[in-house]
Amino acid sequence: MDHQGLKAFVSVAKHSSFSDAADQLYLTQSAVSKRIASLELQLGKKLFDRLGRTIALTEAGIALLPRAKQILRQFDQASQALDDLSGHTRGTLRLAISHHLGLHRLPIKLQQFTRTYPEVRLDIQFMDSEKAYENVLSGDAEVGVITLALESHSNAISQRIWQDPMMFVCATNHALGRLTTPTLEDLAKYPVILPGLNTVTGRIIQELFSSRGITLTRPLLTNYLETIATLVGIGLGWSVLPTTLIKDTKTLRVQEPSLFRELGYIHHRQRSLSNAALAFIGVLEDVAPDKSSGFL
Amino acid sequence: MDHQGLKAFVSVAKHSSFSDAADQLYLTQSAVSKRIASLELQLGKKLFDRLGRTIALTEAGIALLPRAKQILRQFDQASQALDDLSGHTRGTLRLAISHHLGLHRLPIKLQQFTRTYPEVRLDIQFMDSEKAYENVLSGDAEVGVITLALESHSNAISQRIWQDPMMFVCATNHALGRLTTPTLEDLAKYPVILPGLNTVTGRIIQELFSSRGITLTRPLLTNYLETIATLVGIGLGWSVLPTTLIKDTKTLRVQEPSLFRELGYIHHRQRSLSNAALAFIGVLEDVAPDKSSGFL
DNA sequence: CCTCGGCATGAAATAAATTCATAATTTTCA
DNA sequence: TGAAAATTATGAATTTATTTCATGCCGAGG
Repeated sequence: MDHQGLKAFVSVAKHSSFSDAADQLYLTQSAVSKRIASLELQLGKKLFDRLGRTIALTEAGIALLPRAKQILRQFDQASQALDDLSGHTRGTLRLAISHHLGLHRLPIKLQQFTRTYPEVRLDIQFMDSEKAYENVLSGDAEVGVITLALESHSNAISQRIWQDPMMFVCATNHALGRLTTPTLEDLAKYPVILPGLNTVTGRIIQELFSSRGITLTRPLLTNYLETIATLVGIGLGWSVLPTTLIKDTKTLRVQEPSLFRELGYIHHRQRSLSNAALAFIGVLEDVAPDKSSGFL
Repeated sequence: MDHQGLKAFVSVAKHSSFSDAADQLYLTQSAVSKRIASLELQLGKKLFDRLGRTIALTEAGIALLPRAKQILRQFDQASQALDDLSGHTRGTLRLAISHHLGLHRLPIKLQQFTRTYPEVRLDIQFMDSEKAYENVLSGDAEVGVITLALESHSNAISQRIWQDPMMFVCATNHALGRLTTPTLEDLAKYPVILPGLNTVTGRIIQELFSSRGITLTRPLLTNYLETIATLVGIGLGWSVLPTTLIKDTKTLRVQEPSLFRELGYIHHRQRSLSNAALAFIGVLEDVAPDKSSGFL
């Protein structure tokens, strides 16, 4: 039972397939097959039942899987710890990034980061902010770059980086465009396209209306702001969009305190940040990371 | 960084000597030296300071040592855990049990099983035999206890445990009761209540009649034998019932080779059985499970 | 200063892992 | 039902990694 054997085992279990695991590990199917066979021989137990075209973990496999994962994690942690020891910034940094930020605010930061810290391997997963939040709390990602929640979980530290002002928009030829200063009541008469209530952005907008006692009739809900921008552009309704997304649409001069949402990063409160994570945060904040600050 | 590398590292650290570590590991000093060198190369850090005649852990070595020990411990624990699997019978056993068997043959066996193997959590689903058969084939259940099909699917291993003789029965005051030895033709003249053709029991009975070229006119079909027993009891028709279900009804002395069905268990041919499943089968067969028999 | 104990290193030998080709088997689809 | 596709297993050849052997290097101690 060695490192490689366990890696093969976990990968096969994850994909339920020797061949797919082989692809992931950049090995041939044959090699994976033999790694598993050798592991099974050493342990004296079958780890997978080969059921024709599919495979399933045996009882022994089920027992081994969590342990194998833990061992592999500890290998990573050990080598990460040694990297961090040197003050050098290297290793792998796992980021959970919201689709919107990945598209609009992060490219420049990521470019800057990889230029400054070429030795850090970035492992970026794009997902919506809510999922990213969970990933950071569960430790699947070290840092999340997301739309910040209105109130944050006690185990997460969140830090604002950008303020994202949002404007009321409609299609250039939309009836609302003829009003000089439309009111919320005016808006409520027309079809609206909004982010779902499971998103922070959606909640901000809907709270504005409900605080005035205005009900939006059957808003069309879509989670991706980019989609909303497109739908608004073709006249399906009005919406509220971050200014970065406004183009080919008309901005409405609504007499309201300006709406905005906060974008930034989060990380786990108890988990110590790797040097790579500290450096990344430094880049986000456009400040050189303070290497003496510890966190080790 | 692999298993062997860490073993060498820990051993060298323990002995403060490459040569002594080599002796302990049954390797040459040269091999140990290279294992450490390779580890140091991978980690990008020296782990030992070579101070003339002695060596000392570097800062990196100090950081790695407890982690390395822990990883090695976990390797041991994992393989220990798998070894334990073969001795202990625990975990969860998923059973698919036919309603009829769950009611009539299994309670005593289940009681016996839980007494003998209190550490096994039973997850029992009651369903009809046909569904149970599917569940076992799909892997939803590990073992099924059912009325055995007349011919079994090639992916299922079935084993008879009980033979369930069946008798022709009618209500105590039924007209058929006045015949001393009624024939099948006699029976066919009266209303009949039978299990559906989608059940094994139903097929056994209906095949007997059709093999003699006798048609049963519009049998009342019900899937649950218990229901049939009740309906027969109140005189709605005659039927064929397992002897275990006969009470408050009259048994007919039909001159036919005795009808019976086979009850037993099935499991998937390719799927390896857990210890719990092996133990359960042992209880069914009233034999101590043979722990040395393998199936691993 | 010479020798001994201990680690490093290059070359050769050995062992291990990987690939390639192909078998065996199952599933899918026409 | 039968051919095609997909999937794991396996034997042989190849490549890669590890170990040994022989020897070098270096500091400690007589």
